[in-house]
Amino acid sequence: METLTRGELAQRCAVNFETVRYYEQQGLIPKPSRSVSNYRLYDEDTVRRIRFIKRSQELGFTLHEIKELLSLRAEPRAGCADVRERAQTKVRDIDEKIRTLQAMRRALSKLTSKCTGRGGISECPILDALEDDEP
Amino acid sequence: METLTRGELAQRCAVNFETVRYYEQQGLIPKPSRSVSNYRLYDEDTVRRIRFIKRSQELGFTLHEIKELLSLRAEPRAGCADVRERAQTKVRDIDEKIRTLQAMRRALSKLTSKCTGRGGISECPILDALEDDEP
DNA sequence: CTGGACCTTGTAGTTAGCTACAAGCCGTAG
DNA sequence: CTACGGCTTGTAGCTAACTACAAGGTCCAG
Repeated sequence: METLTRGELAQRCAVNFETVRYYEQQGLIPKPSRSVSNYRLYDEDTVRRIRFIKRSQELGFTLHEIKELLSLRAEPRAGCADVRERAQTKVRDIDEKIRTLQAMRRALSKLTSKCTGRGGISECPILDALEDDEP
Repeated sequence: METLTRGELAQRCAVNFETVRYYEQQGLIPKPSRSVSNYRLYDEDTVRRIRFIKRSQELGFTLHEIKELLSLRAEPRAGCADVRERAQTKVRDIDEKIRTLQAMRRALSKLTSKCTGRGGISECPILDALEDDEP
């Protein structure tokens, strides 16, 4: 089976060499097997996992939250109802993010369409679009 | 007209008192008017702006990017074509975020539906769902 | 007319998430 | 067999984004 060293893994995932070790320390990727000379040996699953982490970060999840997301799959021992519950909470979080992004998108599109015609941009659609929840 | 002090503003926006000053220093909110005793006096626009900043952060935008987003509306002097161009770039960024979130959402839903039936969770739909772009 | 809550500025400390050494071992091309 | 690139560990430093503190002025209830 094909394996990757730390440097190779880092390159495949477009992250810093040291970031890999940092994620290992933080428990975000499993401890890899080692070669006879104590080199870390990674597989494709870790490539996928690191990419997942990076993408999730771009979507505003913290490493702590990402760890939770990953734990949803990594605990077949956990009560099924519990995993289900936590996954549903995450789905709701994601839906909220999607809604807000869609509002932002609409606002920006409005702005660009306004811009097409002549005349300056006087109002602020982007702020307007995000008005809703308040105590 | 109704005005808010720094403490009141912070409370309305659910941010730390000092964060308001930090945002002012970073040019994310305009310098407010002052009372005779040199207290900062804010209006509703600033409440909206800070909420916008906080939401955008939750979606993975940095303060630098948020400043850019805000500048799209705040520069009627800028060439219309330029503003339009930058807004369109942001729209594409947002679309990408939405797509990734939708993939995550599908993966999590799949996981919860799997969980409904009996049997352990053996595969990893959440990682599977995010496989695509690679050099 | 005073005590406490709130404001001012300047500056220092904190947390998350990396990122970069240093000192030394491994592996292979020449 | 040695030079050099890549690996090991431990630890220190960095940036973004706050967050806290000190020393002092302001405002108002009692």
